[in-house]
Amino acid sequence: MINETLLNWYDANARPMPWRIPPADSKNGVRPDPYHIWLSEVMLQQTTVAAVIRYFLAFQRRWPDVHALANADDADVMGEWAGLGYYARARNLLKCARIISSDYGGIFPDTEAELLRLPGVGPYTAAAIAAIAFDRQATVLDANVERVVVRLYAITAPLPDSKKSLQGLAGQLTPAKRAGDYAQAVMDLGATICSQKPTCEICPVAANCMAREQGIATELPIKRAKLPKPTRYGIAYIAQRNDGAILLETRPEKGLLGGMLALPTTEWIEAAAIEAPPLDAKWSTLGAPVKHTFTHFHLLLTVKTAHVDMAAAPTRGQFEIPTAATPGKLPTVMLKAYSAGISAIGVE
DNA sequence: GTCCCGTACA
DNA sequence: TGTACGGGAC
Repeated sequence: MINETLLNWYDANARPMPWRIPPADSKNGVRPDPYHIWLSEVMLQQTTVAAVIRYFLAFQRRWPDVHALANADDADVMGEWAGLGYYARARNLLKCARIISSDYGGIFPDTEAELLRLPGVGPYTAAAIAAIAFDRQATVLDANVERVVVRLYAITAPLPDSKKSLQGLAGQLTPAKRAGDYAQAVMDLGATICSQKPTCEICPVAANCMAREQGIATELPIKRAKLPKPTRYGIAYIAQRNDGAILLETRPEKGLLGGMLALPTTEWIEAAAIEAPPLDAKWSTLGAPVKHTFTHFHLLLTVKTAHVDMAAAPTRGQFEIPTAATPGKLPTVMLKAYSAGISAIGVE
């Protein structure tokens, strides 16, 4: 059986992770802390294990259980998430922690259906928590599993059209016993051996793989062509007060970089930016704009700086004296603009 | 540069 | 059903 082979492979090759119970212990019935599994799985949405580890450890240290996280300030959570991307995840994480803390007494539900009701928990994450935290017979279908299944059965229909049939095929492979370890086994396989460039020579299930047999493993999965990215333009403003304070603002909850600490900027549009300075000042423009690429557009962000006096009254944002911690609270595009700006005007 | 990816919401 | 949402790997 393929699932048995994968479990044996996992027993010998499971990647150590801070939230993971190694197979030797898991087989003896040791379960992980559901809070750790939920936190790591939300972080792992769209993000690799290597990138997640240091964020997971920072969150675990600062907020050791779901009640602690539920009681955290929004700005602290957003600041700790800065740099990890997809910031709606952090807003939903906090919402979810508060629901678990207040409505569930801090105990995570153990069924997919109930987990699915929580903010930030979709089909993948519900199945992952049910399987990994509670050893329920739930089937995870993330991109790793999709790749493995598409190749095992040599599915040539493009994703996401074939997603429903993949769910069925993946479900047939899920064993009743050790479903949590199996979920992690197949995802580990997809992340390491059955990756974009598969190393079929060392794959434990190569003998079961139809794509391998047909010599098309590298071509799969077939995906829909995607739209080209447009370029948008904008201006970021760095106002430095005589005491060294910089004008920063918290972006609105909804939309791009929602809830994150940021420099005041214009709208980002597919035409020359329309000036929207947060206060009247003598603005100077940095030579080269900051370049950044988001999911669906490229951004050319012009940075403008100005020195202002203590009486400056901006129309939005608030002045803050930067500390060593300030850059780490900024999302990457804002960190780029901030770094470019302060190196130009000089901030101690 | 290009490719990759779960969830929310329209 | 399609689109918005970031940063890292390559």
